[in-house]
Amino acid sequence: MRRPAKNPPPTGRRSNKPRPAVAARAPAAKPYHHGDLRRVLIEAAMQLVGEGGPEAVSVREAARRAGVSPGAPFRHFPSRDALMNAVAEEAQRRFRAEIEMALADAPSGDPLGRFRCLGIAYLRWAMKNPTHFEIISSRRFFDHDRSAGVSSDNAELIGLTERMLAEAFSAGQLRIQDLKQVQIAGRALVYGFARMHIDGHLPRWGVAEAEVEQMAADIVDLFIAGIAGPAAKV
Amino acid sequence: MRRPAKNPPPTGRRSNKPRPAVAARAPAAKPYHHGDLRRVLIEAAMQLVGEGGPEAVSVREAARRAGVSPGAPFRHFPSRDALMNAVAEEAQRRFRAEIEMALADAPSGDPLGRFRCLGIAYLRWAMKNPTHFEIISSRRFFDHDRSAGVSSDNAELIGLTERMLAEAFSAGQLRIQDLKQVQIAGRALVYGFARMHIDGHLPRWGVAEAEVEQMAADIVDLFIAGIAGPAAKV
DNA sequence: TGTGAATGTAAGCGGCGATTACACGGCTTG
DNA sequence: CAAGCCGTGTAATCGCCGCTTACATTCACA
Repeated sequence: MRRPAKNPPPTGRRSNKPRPAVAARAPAAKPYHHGDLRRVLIEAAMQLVGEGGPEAVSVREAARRAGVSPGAPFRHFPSRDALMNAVAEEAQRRFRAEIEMALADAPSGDPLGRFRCLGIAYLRWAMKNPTHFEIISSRRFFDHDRSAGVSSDNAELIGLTERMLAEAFSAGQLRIQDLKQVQIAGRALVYGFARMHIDGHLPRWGVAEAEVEQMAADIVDLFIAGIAGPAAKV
Repeated sequence: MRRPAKNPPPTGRRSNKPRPAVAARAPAAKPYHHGDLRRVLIEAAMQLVGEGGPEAVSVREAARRAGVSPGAPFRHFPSRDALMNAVAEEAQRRFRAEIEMALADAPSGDPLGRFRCLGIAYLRWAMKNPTHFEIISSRRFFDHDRSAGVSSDNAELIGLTERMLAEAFSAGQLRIQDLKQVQIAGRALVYGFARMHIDGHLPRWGVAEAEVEQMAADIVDLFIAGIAGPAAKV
């Protein structure tokens, strides 16, 4: 948790004649007001998360990177947790975009195929953005239920899997009766693999970094094969 | 992360005639030396983990509960991380004991049954000790590879699953060829479910607290059924 | 043009991990 | 049995943290 002593050069204080435009514009002088500090703080925090994980985020460091005083962020976020919340919402936005993009390409006539596609896309994003995935997954870093956006996104995703499985069952693609069990098991599978990646378990289990993506696809396929019925062509 | 201001009563300093026994024994007076501070610190930290998760552990609070000064713990642990390491090793010891006990009851003639039994025991312990499970699972709280004990325990468990699956395959209990995929998928499944529990996802996915244990068993069975071959009676 | 709201700075509180100098006392050794 | 070493405690201190308060500056609008 120790800060690495960034040693920021004390940039000159007082400005002479800042431009009245919204965004910072003066070349050498710094305007008193930042322009869009809130946005910049979130981006700085996102970057910190990417560099050292969720706990590497400190309000002071974000302020440092934004070039403002340690107290400034508290004008925009009442607490560190609130900042983390904003970061989580941004991460969730990107995650959702990835999922939607992947599903847009999947044929609607094959629900089980779409289910598989969802699993693959889920894992692909989690593999590529482990620290951001961790933020939106693990309580501790922000309170899921405190953010309406994240919560509703999540509920939507849950409902989506439910519908997919129901359709797959209707189409005779499943041989398992209890759809809820399938849903939970599938979710546990992909979440577990993503978590193993984040938590650094995969090397210990003999999965090298280069094989990770292939293995992710393989276990999703293995799971699908395990639940697929005679009508599915897996 | 804020401490809740424990307000410890300032117990009298100087002792008169402390007993020369190893453990503290004087009724009202406190000996200068603690007796077994290391042990007590680990226990205090374990308790803190149980109360508020891994990040609720602070060296100062552990010292407070042990009734010593804030600097005392550093005689036994060079850093907070070292304390967490000791806590993790204790947790790992208990985890391993649970697994071994469960496997002792499983018939050796049914490798796939033993595999299932392992999964159930794994989940049972994780459900009952979520915060301790989190410590030994998530990097961030201690470095797995820094502890020879935890590392070897883990390697042993991994080897165990490997052997079980190989035996099950030889016995014709599996219909899947790629045993490594089965191993990773199985581990991802149980780890994912345990993580969903720890991270508070289960209620959102429609699994109430009372159903958790049953659902854990159900998804293990579902997975086993998915990989079981014609020779297995699942 | 004047003024209040928004948004920045400066200073400071208490808690934290960690280090250092010093105090105590059990144990070995002569 | 006495001496003193060394393991283990305390006290004080450092710098970083989240967060609060008082004050300064600037924008936007009447």
